[in-house]
This record gives sequence, C-alpha cells and structure tokens, in this order.
Amino acid sequence: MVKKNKIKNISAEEKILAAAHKVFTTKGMNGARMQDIADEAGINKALLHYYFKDKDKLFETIFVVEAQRFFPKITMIFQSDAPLFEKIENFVSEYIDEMQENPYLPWFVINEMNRDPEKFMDKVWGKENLPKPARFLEQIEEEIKAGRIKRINPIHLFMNMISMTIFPFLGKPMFVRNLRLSDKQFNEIIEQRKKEIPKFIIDSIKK
Amino acid sequence: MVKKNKIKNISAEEKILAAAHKVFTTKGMNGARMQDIADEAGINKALLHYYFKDKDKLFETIFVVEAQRFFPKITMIFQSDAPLFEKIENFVSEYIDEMQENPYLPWFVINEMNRDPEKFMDKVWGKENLPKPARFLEQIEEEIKAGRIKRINPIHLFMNMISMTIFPFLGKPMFVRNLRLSDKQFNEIIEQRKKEIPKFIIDSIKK
DNA sequence: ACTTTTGTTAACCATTTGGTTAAACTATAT
DNA sequence: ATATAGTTTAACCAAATGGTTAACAAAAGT
Repeated sequence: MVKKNKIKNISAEEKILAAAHKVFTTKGMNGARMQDIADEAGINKALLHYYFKDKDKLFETIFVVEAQRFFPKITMIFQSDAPLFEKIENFVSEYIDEMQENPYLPWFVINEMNRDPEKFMDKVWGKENLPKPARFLEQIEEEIKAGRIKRINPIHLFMNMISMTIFPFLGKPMFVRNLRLSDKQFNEIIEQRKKEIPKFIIDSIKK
Repeated sequence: MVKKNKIKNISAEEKILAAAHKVFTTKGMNGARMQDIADEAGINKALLHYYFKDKDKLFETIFVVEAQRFFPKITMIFQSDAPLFEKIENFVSEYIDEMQENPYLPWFVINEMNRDPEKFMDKVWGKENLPKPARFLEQIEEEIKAGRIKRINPIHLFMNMISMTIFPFLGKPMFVRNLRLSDKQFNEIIEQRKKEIPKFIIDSIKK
C-alpha cells in the first residue's frame, strides 16, 4: 500500500529525475520534450506520467531543487554575522564553487525566472519567507560610519558583487569567443575571480 | 513582378515584424507561437509564411537586429582610442541607456546565445569579423606601466564592467523582490548606476 | 497458492503547432 | 474593362507533442 523502497522503483524514479534534470537544465521548460527525458532515462514515456503527473509537475520537482541550490546563499549573506569583508569573500567563493560544479545553473534559473517571475518568486521563497536585507544594509552603514569604508549605497554594492560573480557564467560563450579563451583558460579565469572579485570590491570601497 | 512599395504591403510586413519582435523577445524562440505572432499582428497566419519562409527565417530576421543592437558597443569600446576612464564611462552609460529602452534585450540575447552558442556567435559576428580586444588590453597595460592604475588582469576588468552593467537587468525580478523595490525605485537605481559603476571601477583600480 | 498492489510497456488519442493550398480579393498596368 | 501580378484569407494537412489506456509483469501481502 504505502510506497516501499523496492530497489527497482527507486532506480526508475531516480533515473527519471536524473534525466529530467539533464534535459530541463540544458533545454529549459519550453525546449524540453517528454520523449527526450524518457529516452535519456531509458524508459517508456508513460512511466514519466506514472511517477509524475505531468510535465509541469516534473519540471517543478527539478526546478525547486535547482532554485534552492542557487538562491539560499544570497539569503545566507544577508543573515550571517561575519565581518563585511569576510562575508564578501565567502559569498563570492562559495557561489563560484557552486556554479563551477553546475555551470548550467545561472542560465536555467535566470531563464525560468524571466519566463514567469511571479510564479517563480513565490515558488522559491514562499510568499512570506523573504530574506531580510536589513542586516546586510545595516552592516555596510556601520562600516561607513566607523569610517572604514567609503560612502556607497549598499544596494549598489550588493548588485555589483552578485553581478560580477554570476554574469561571467551567463556570458561565457561571448567571453571565450571574443577574448579567444579555451575552456581551460576560461576556468582558470573563473578560479582567479574567487580572489579577484573580493579584492576588486574591497579596493574600491576601503578607505 | 518586382516587389512594389505599395502602402499596404509595407504596413503588413512591418506589422509582422513588430509582432514577431514582441513575441520572440518576450517568449524566446522556443516559447513563441506563430499563431501568437499572427494574432499580435492582426493578420492571418498564412501571411507570415508569405513574407517569411518559416519560423526560423522570421526569428533570424528579428534576432540579427536585436543582437546587433546588443553587441556592437562591446566592439566599439575595444576599438575606440578614448582614454581608459572615459571609455568606461561611455560604455556603461550607453549600454544602460540601450537596455532601459529595451529591457528584454539581455534576457533575449543571453537566452538565445545559450540555446545554440555556435550558430549564435557565427550569426552575430561572421566567422571572421571578431572584435579585437588587443587595443583595450594594451591600453590597460599602458595605464599600469604609466603607474596610473593598479596591476590588474585586463580580462577581469572587462568582465567586471560588463557584468555590473548588464546583470541587474537579468536579475531584476530577484532584486526588486528581495530589496523591496518598486519599479520606479529600480529604475532610479539603474539610472544611478551610470555614474556608480564607473566610480566603483575607478575607485578600485586608480592608484 | 493466489490475490492484490505496484511497476512497465506498446499502442493509441487529442491537441497543438508549423506549414500548405487554393481560392478570393486588391491594386495596377494595358 | 479586363488581364495580371501581388496580397490576404479560410480551410486544410502532417508532424510533433503531452498525455491516456489497457494489458502485462513483478512484488508483496495473505
């Protein structure tokens, strides 16, 4: 009656999830085909609908996991109590690590976010559960008042940090082509950015 | 025999182009429906195929125009001979202007670029016609040698500038929600960034 | 053993979607 | 005015696509 953990069942459902993950994150919801997912999983298309009601449901299952992977670190930086500079270093470094392992992530998330912003935001943060930027903004204000950093609108600082961290993954095809970078070189550049971005920021705001 | 510029023809073809522009740039190639475009244009679906062979052809027509709108400024900054700081200011300011008028642009371009990077890049820059970053890189090296700016890998400087300029448009839904910004406030922030980004960069690299 | 539940498939179905056809309509040239 | 070339449409078509069904197989419960 209750779902048992038969070895076969698990492996089928997980094959589906792995396949759906691959297809959805590379093609997006609109570009993904249920048949592609079935093929990728090596099973019959009907089995997809046996485990997951329909395409939307399957997509949402994948999507929520990926979005949770992408966003919580933004929340984290808001709420942690580490010193500002350390916080910046942690954020950049952890984010880049995450995206080096899942380079599709930024495109996937940004793409789906723009496809239907309302539904998206509600699904990622429940209507209530929003990260509170107050702590982060306050912290910057404190540093300014203490005379340790220059006056800057915290929002710009926040945007700059996130932009420099994420965008290179989105613009990769453009960067590698126009800067004549090999894949290896691009990855090296990205690796450098873990230190380069915090340095760039701190050089800019430190008094 | 030869196509005449009858008023009606022009207006039909242009209605199609305007409609295709709207649908493609908001939904993307995969999300766009030929019927939607026809409806938007207020004409019969068959007429789309009368003026444009098929969906791919129509898409490409729109796409090339938009991509040309998005990319040439990157080329420009490489090739101009303006002083470095001025170049940065021009780039940021002009780019933001362009995207304020066409906020869909970054998403559309990034999206299609990731959908098929090879075809994309070839279509935007013909296989030969690549911008040469050498001038820009040299210029930064010169400034470093002249002791006017700190040592920095020009590639990082380039990535930072582009990232800070473009990304806020891609992440808008996230920013407005998490920072509790109204549309008006968001636009004000963006407006500020025309000065804020160059300042942020120059503060960081100036000796 | 045999009944029931769960897992899996091939074949099928309905809708959507890009694209075509043939006919009708409009403007222009003769 | 009428023939002609260009424009527009309604109706249609075939392929793609998401989803269902019915039958069968494998496990689990009794």
